[in-house]
Amino acid sequence: MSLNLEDIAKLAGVSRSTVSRVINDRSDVSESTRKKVMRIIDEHNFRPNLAARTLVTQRSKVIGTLLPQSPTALSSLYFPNLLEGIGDTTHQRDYATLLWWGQSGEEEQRFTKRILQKNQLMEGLIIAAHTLDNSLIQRIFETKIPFVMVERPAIFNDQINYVTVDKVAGAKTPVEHLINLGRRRIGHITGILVNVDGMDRLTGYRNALERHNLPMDPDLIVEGHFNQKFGYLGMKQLLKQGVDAVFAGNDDSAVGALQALREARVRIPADVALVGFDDVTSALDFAPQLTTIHQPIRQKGALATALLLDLIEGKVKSPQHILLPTHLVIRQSCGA
Amino acid sequence: MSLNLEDIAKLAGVSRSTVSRVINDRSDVSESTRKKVMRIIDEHNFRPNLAARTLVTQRSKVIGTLLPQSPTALSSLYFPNLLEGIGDTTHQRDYATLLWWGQSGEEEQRFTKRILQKNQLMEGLIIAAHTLDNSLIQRIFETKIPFVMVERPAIFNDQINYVTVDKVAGAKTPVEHLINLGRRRIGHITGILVNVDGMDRLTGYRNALERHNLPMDPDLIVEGHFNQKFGYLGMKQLLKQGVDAVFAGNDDSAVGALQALREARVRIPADVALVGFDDVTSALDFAPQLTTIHQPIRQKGALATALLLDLIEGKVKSPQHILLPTHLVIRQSCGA
DNA sequence: AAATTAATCGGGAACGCTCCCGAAAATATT
DNA sequence: AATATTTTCGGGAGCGTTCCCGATTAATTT
Repeated sequence: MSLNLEDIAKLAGVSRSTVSRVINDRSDVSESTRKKVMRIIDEHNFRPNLAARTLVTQRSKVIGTLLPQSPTALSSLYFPNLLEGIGDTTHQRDYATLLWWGQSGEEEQRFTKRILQKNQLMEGLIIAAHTLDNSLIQRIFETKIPFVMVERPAIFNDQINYVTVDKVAGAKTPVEHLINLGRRRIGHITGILVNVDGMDRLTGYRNALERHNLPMDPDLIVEGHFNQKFGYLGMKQLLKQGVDAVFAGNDDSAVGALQALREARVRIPADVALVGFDDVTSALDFAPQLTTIHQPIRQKGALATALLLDLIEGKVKSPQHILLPTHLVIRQSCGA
Repeated sequence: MSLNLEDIAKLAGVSRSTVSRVINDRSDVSESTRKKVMRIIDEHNFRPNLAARTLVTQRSKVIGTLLPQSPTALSSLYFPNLLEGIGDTTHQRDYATLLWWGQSGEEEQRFTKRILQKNQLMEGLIIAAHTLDNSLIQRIFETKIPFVMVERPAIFNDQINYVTVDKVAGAKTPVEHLINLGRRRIGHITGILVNVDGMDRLTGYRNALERHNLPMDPDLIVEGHFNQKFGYLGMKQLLKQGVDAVFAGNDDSAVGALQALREARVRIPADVALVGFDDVTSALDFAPQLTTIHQPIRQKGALATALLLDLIEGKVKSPQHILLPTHLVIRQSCGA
């Protein structure tokens, strides 16, 4: 039904090979025939069959992106920002992205199976699924398909490509900032603690307290889920314990906490100071503006993808580790 | 480097065809040889080359999903929910999804070109890009690739497959609800007015006022962007005009409005009642809970995808229109 | 003008699969 | 026991490209 190279060749009065050369922008074809062929191609809106091309070149120009179970994942601006970064690079380098996000309730087994089944199509993987458990990383690792993790994995640290930000330092900075402002009872609403990301932030919190010889009260640490709801609930709990400052695991948690504070008619930052993490505040720029740690999420996505494509194209070799810096953004909620 | 059918066949002592039969789960192969072949396949972790299969079958089991420019698009829970629905169906029917989200600043021309270039790979398209302009719809339409729009397009209404919800009625209901509760100066923070979706909600608002013989004060209509920021700014503006109720174009706008109301120490719902639209409140379940119009977003994604796959598989034929119902969810913010 | 080199092009082979058709083997029927 | 039928399997052809190699033509050099 649709045309192929041979058809175009016939119409243009040249050979299949010549048409192929034109399409692939080869140099060994005269300007006149190139024009002639081009005209026919445009006229018929011809597009080469990608399956055939992939079959012979072994290149698909398609990568895959793995995201965590959607409800948790996509409720924050973090992933949209990351996707933007991934898009920056794929767009620029003319790749397309197969998106995989685990179905809620789907067993991870089936999830990987689905992915692996299509693995011939994808030349590499961006893995931003922090909830993915280690055995899956292992299985993907075994397939030898190139992949880059966004955020450091819990295992294989040194054998695996990843890009991350310095979170331990990142999480220490905001807490130290609060301490320097005279706060003494600083609560922490954690992230998801089964992943490295959440743990790192907690570690940073602990380090800061320790360093300043402040007591570590376990009641001041409540477990969150990187989302508004648990930020809200966590803050309510912390209010009962009495705090004069809170470090939220991410900005979403902080926004939830903000709601709880307002509801309790607690003044921010006078009574309780608040800092977040991520700086995904584009949608949140209303008062009081959130003091937070900025991490270059979009850039993280872009660099991870660039690394992956370089790996695929053989420009660099595994393993590569990229560490991006973070910095404190002082706004109103911390009282500085 | 990697094995092919012939290799497996040799190892199993059968023919290429037989291996193919086993892989495709055909019936005309004896149980014993099936087992034998299966063992070899598992042992070597063999996966058939998808490009080759696609080349001959003309089927890729891959669809594409078009999302609007990411910053606007992905900042709301709407799209994540939609993606979940799409995932429900693709997962269940064993398809994969190529995701396209316009790069900010990318001209639409280039965007479609990128998509069309890979169109051989995709058997169909889900178009949920409300910002996409009509000429692109036209071009995609011309390629004859099956596609389903989420939300009714501005043109080609009757020739195009789409799934949508009854928004005019949907938007009338909340406003009528507010009127019935005795509110008289009802403001509206609109959605994006260049798309049908935003317009429909505005129309619903107008219809309700008209029907109840309430004056239509243009000052009570402020343009929003379906996001928190513009909800916040819009609400500030409406407060100057004096309102006793507000219908926000979507829940994100409503949350922004909530912030503005709190900041101004306006009581909700005593002084100003508030209703939203979408019911993407999973992350927003803190006080005061938002009265809103529920629309089955996830189901919308799932049905759109199911329709697309049916179209692809020839089970139904174009054009198909699916209209889903909405309903008012009464919580605290409206004062009922 | 002849010989050499460079530019341009055509056709065969291969990529790894599915599908068709016919052959062989196993089973059922007379 | 011979024939007919069914089950099971093998091999050839073809999907639409790219790549290699060799041939033809054009341009350059001697």
